[in-house]
Amino acid sequence: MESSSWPENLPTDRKKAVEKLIRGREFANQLRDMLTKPFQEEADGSSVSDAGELIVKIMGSFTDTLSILTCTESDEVSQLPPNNNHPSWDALKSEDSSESCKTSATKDRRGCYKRRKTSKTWTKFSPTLIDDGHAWRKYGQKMILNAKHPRNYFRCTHRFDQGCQATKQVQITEDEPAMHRTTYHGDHTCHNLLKAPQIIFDSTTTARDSSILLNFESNNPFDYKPNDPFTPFLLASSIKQEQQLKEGGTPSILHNHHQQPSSSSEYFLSPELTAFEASGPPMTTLSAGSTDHGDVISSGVYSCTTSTPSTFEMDMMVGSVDFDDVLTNFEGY
DNA sequence: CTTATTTGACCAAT
DNA sequence: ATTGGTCAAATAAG
Repeated sequence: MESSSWPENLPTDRKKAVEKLIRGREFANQLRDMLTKPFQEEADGSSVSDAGELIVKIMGSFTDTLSILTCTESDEVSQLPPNNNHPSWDALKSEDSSESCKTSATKDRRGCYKRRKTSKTWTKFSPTLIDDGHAWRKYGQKMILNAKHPRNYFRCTHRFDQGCQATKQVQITEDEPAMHRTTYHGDHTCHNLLKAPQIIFDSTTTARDSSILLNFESNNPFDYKPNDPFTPFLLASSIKQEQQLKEGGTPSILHNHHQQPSSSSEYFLSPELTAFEASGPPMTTLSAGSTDHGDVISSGVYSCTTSTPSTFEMDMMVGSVDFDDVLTNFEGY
């Protein structure tokens, strides 16, 4: 049950989720149209309430999808990033950390702990190492049964000075191409985000030429506020790199309607969009494959970076409204 | 010096 | 008994 079941067990509920999202996309498109030509609509005075309705529908779509996905996920692993209800580690501590059996100063009390079962977990895949902007400290490495690569264990550097209990495990999968599977346990309660998260390209990967990067303004990919209807978010699904495109057949899945990086403009994900670097506000980057069903990501400006034409499978559309009320709309197959 | 990583031992769960 | 997660001494890096 450990490594194999997800990510690709996709029950019929997934269809429902996709349908919900498609509807949400339609509503989002309507809203976009409404916002891009606000003056005509405003004449008849109906646009404001219409927009409000659309927002409600869009949010409902996302909410429904989230509940479908979270209810049908494996009970052991939620693929959702941390929720808004911060667990407040003090509460968790009292519950599960009878690990503090350091009472006796007996010399060798190593490994005296209880496995924490209560913290939420989620998993990300990426073809490369991802620096998520947090300071991690490696505390273990273990060969795992039937796995070619060892599993690496990290805890937050600020476990002791701030009591931050976040941990993660990183393991290279057997897949072809090899993916880095990162499983996060628990929220960060520290406030020491070092830098904008970024991709680390390791030399062993060739994914550099055809990776998709999603850049968004937030410093922290997990700092969204799901309960605030006006906090935009983006629901990302498997954005999978499908294959290299045979030369000549540039896939115009989508077109970029905008050319220059500007923090509040309209972008469409497009494989041939040339890279623009994260100048200006700190941006978060996600690589293709690092998002998964149910991932909720804070919104902002997104870009697609490919230096080689590629085709991508995006089996779910994603959409979002950013803080400037500019619609960011991704589409895909 | 301080701080981070490596690595075998230890422990809980299975 | 086996496996996975953690600890902590030894070691490396800064």
